[in-house]
Amino acid sequence: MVVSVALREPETQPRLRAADRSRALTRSSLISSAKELFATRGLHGVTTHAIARHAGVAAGTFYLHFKDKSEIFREIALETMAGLRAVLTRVNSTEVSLRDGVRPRVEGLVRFAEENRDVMRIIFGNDTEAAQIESELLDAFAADIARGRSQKVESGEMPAEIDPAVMSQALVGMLARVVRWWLEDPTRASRETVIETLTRIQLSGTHPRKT
Amino acid sequence: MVVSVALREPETQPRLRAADRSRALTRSSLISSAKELFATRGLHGVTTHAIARHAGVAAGTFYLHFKDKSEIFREIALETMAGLRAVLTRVNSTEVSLRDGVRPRVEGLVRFAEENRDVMRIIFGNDTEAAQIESELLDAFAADIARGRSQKVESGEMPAEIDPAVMSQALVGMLARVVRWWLEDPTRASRETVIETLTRIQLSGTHPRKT
Amino acid sequence: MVVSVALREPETQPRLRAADRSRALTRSSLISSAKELFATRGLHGVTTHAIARHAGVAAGTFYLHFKDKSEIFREIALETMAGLRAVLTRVNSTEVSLRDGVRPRVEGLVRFAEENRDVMRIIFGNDTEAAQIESELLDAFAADIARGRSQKVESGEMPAEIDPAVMSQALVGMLARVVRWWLEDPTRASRETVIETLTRIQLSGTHPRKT
Amino acid sequence: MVVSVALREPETQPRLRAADRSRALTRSSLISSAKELFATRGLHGVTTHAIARHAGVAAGTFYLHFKDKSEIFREIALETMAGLRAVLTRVNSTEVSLRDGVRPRVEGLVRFAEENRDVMRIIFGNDTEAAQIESELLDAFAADIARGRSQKVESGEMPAEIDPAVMSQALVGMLARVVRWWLEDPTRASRETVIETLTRIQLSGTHPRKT
DNA sequence: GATGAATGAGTATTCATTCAT
DNA sequence: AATGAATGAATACTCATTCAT
Repeated sequence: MVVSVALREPETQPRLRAADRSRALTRSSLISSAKELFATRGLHGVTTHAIARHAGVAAGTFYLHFKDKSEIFREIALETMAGLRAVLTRVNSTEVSLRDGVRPRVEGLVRFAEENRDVMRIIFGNDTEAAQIESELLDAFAADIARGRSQKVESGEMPAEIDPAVMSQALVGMLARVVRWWLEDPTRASRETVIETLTRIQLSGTHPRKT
Repeated sequence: MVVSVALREPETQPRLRAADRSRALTRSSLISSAKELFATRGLHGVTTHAIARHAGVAAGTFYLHFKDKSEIFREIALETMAGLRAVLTRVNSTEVSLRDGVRPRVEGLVRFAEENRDVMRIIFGNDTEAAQIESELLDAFAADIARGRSQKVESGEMPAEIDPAVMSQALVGMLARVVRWWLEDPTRASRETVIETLTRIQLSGTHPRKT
Repeated sequence: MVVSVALREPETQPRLRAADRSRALTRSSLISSAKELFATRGLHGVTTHAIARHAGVAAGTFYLHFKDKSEIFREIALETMAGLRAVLTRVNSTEVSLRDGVRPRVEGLVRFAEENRDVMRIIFGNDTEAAQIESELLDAFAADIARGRSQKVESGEMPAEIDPAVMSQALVGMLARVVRWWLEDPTRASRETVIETLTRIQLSGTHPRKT
Repeated sequence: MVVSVALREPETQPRLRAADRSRALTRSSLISSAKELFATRGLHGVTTHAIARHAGVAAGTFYLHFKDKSEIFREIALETMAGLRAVLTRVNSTEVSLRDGVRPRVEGLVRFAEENRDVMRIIFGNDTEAAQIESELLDAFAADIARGRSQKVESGEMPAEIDPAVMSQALVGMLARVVRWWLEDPTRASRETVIETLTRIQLSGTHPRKT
């Protein structure tokens, strides 16, 4: 996607454009190499040399594009998270009611996860150094959810006993773990089962206590 | 052979005991140091030297007690997880019905988490190298849950659309994330709120679909 | 052999004797353990802990008997070499002529090597730190040979072109290598073949040049 | 791949060449440092840091050129042995008869040893970890000799009582020890004496038994 | 005399990062 | 912009040796 952005910038000179294109190519090469490697080996398990080698460039080139090993990780993580949020937001905006919206949102998540296995493994993967970034991301995600939930609580659609902040953390944790678990071996459950189960849990607690 | 000798030569007993005591002391010193350090910095972020220094012993002493950096981590993690499982099992055995059992179980978990902050951060923390151990542990935990859920599905207490395996992963992920998030800053929510919210979500999906 | 020496010392008190016997026992235990271990793993490949463990004593005990790791090695090497020299000297003294004496000497060496495999591997084995000791030993051995050769040269039995010092080094190197090579896998040649070949080479150059 | 690129992009040639030259320089620097150090202290007695320091480069640089401490040792040993074999082979090919060939071969060996003191000490030196390499090399050398001897036995030039395998081990051991002994202190014997003595011994046993 | 816990210097090896070309 | 050789701090782990009990 970095590439396509570069193709659209009209104000740069042709000469510069060529240089830019080459630079952008190297950059995206590094990024996709990093995605692949981080996904399977984690932040710690990947060396900058390995990323460069995999991208077919020299070791030093890495540092022409990224200040740090963590910078590229951060960038990948942020970009991916943005993609995921976009998917979920799109669903959100068309949702009519919470009840009706849950399923499409879960579907969106699951489909996105399938299409972005590597990158989901990175985000939902485990890595102490990634934890900080991950936290920011998931917290933002959780905040999104929390906002929606708050409204339901206020409007009485959700019982006050359910704290939106806690609830959102719970949902994020749940989704992250299930997705990671499922991606590790997609034969563990059919996609339908995953979606159905997650949907039902999501709905849980959303109806006011009977008693 | 040391033992049988000790039984016949009473004078060596004090010596052995003293040595044993000293050894055990050093060992537990190392373990608590490790717990503390792992909790805040993760497996990777802690050196064996740091653990030894923190425990007030020489660097080499660490290896007199643990084969590996991962061995001490593993030991701590397994021990803690055993403690947690004990808490949850105790609750399980006294539970009358699933419905009634959920709350005490959540309470047990939350209380345990409060009392074992460091160690919960380790287990529920993120670390690639820890992932394997964590997985074993959480999978075992998830399997426990799954077993219980299966029965409910069979007995019709839970709708078949909910897959026990998926469900258990979801619960574990949910609990782990909420607990970790809450322990990071316990003012984020009152304990009561955490328990109440987690209880309600846990109950979710457990009643057969109305339609 | 250390043990048998201890059993014969009459001047020590009975009380002391018991202590001595125990001490000597521990000591010889350490020595035979060391022989075995050094033979297969070399000086470097063996730790003092390993020797102690193999001997069934505590690590510290080693240092009650030997100042150093190299001391035990040295002692073993010297003792063994003394044994070997004794064998060869015995043969020497009964030899009538050089010609007749070569074969029995070679036989003695080969038989001794067979009966002391471990210890021969140590002496003729490779180890930089052992080299010094080995050199002393082999040089002494070579000197022995050289002395004999010198007489032959003087008496005209051996041509002057053959330098006794060079010759003795050559013989030692030859014997050491063949013995080591053969002990590694005794099926490589029959004992008879080894003896026969070494005997013939030893004889070589001993008769005055024909031309 | 560097090569083919270089053929098409002339401007990169100087750059590559400069880098290559620098790399090669560092490498040979490391190798000669290692030769010197190994010769006096043996494989075990030398640290990679020491090699690097002696070569005037940083510790890590060593690993840019060699996978292992043993790799550089192996390389040095193999290279040297190849050199030695070349010398001896050259002599071999021009030899007319065994008798006439022995002296030049010994001369070649001795001259080579003088010119490659350090490296000969390494090969013929003692080191457990080097033993494997040494064995391969010396065994190959011994095999060479054995092959030649076998022919003599078949053709009746050498008595059947002399086993070619034993004989070759004997020769290698003899040569190795004498050379090492002599190099340690070249005043111990004149070069002529060494050559003459070794030659005569080599010839020994080669004439059929008189009786 | 024996024990064995503790010491701590020593060492191989890795890897993020820099910089001359 | 790219290269890739070089850097050197960091770190896990070993082992000969000591010493209080």
